[in-house]
Amino acid sequence: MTTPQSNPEEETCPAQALLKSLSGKNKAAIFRLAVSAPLRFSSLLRQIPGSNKQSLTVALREMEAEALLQRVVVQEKPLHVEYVLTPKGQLLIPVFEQLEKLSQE
Amino acid sequence: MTTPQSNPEEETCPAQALLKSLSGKNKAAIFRLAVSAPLRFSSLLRQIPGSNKQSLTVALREMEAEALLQRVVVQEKPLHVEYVLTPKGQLLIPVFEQLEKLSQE
DNA sequence: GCAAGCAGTCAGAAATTTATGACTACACCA
DNA sequence: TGGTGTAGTCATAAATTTCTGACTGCTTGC
Repeated sequence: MTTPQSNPEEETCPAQALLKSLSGKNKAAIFRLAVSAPLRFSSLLRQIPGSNKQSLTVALREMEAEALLQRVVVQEKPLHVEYVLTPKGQLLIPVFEQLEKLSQE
Repeated sequence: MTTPQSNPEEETCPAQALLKSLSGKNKAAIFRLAVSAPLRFSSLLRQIPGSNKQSLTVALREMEAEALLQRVVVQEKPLHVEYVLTPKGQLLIPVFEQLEKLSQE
């Protein structure tokens, strides 16, 4: 038995999408690292234990889609890509800190 | 290619487990309803669009395991079960509120 | 007695998420 | 010219999550 769904996108809770965009594989770790510095794909791969290209790609794309991260092609000497927190992403920092505090019990 | 994992439980970010325990199917909706009143299984089923017994059971069990909800058998006239927020669950309320505020943009 | 509500459990299927390895394309260095 | 590094894509496979429908056991009302 299933409660009828008029719309498959039916939102029961406004925070749900945001919560989901932070809870996939590697997302928390990515966010955490993004707080202190711009991210590079290959260094994420080295820094996050158990990560792999595919899931990093997925995580980065989804966080971009949620407007938490912005992908920037740095037009400099050794041309490369950086991911930086957007203003919306920065608003999440205190939420994250609270979450970390709570998880220490 | 995968970064080596010494321990499969390797925690890259302390908030990750907590985040996960809030992001499964129906969890946000359950939490939200739990803020205002004790929950009954059958009314959750009616109130949450797109929910079904199995996923509610899973969500409730996991939130219990994370110590966000407590399952209480109410020894009264029509013997029944209630789920209530634990103190740890209550600490999450402000986090949730911030998350909801942020998701409105 | 029997139907209905409550609070589930269980098995199997379908859908979604992650993992793996191969491959691409460009730049840089020697 | 070849090797290394960056930043991926793609297809397939494996693992995890979610759905569905049937079934259980207890209580209350008609």
